[in-house]
Amino acid sequence: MEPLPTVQLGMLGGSIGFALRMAQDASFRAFAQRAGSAGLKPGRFAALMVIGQNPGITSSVLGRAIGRDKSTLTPLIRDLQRAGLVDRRRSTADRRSAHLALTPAGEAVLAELVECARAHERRLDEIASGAKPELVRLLKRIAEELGG
Amino acid sequence: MEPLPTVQLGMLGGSIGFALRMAQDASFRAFAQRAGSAGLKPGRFAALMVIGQNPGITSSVLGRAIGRDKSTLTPLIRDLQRAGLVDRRRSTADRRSAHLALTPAGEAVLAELVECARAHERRLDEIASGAKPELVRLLKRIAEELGG
DNA sequence: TATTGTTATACTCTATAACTATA
DNA sequence: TATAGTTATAGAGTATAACAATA
Repeated sequence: MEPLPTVQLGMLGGSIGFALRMAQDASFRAFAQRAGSAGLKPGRFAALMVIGQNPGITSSVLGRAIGRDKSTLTPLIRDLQRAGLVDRRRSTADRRSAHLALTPAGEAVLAELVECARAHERRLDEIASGAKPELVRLLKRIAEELGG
Repeated sequence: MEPLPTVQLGMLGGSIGFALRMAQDASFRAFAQRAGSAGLKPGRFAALMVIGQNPGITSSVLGRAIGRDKSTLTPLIRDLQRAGLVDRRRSTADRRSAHLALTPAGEAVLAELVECARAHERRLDEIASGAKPELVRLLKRIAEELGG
């Protein structure tokens, strides 16, 4: 075996931004691998979860909660609906908007994904060992302060 | 003003994975905004930095360092070269590979980006306040342990 | 006038697989 | 056989802007 070459990272080495990127990348890939066997794209998980937790939520409120533009949600929700996981019904109060909820099939898929997420999260907890609350607090603060 | 609706996040609320995603997203956008004025896509920054720090590095070693497949680097490096920022020359020792280095223009652009990155990093440091070393340590550990 | 949601469109980032040329 | 790099191709994810319906 050749030894791996040593690479200098310069200011990236001690940078929160770069470490954040590498950690998120690794975490996302690991979760995608688990979730792939549950047959749903990992990007859909957050949406499914938030709909499940907030039956009747509208698309724009969902978008704000997960930080995505409304135009991003249209095809996402269409796919979930086509897959029979999400139910949409036009609001009677405000006829521009529609209320979202999980179908029984959606609940089942969400339950599966929650299992994957729990396993993934357990792994992350192990890695963070005792520092989890601190870590989550810091990450949320970064998202809030930079997110606007 | 309407009050913002309260949205339940379920298990996402306390999840490292979700917090990581939201924080990275916010950090990336904030940096992209700064870097945009320097006229280079933010995804190029890490590559430029690592080439600058490791003159003569090859594309595959670079890929391993920043966690990207070699096929991802081909067009990236081609663009940097076309923009006159990177110099490529075929290795005489191993004629399959090529050595990369920054041109003077590349050094100049990197210097500008480093300034953006420093400003961005200062902002992140403020947010993390005293916890920066701990935060970086945890993030690196996540990347390492999950990255395999 | 402002907002909900859709559409059209385009951009960025990324990977897999098949390939060439070297080793 | 194995590795460095290229190409062709595809897919996921995202956003901006213009629009229709409704508020």
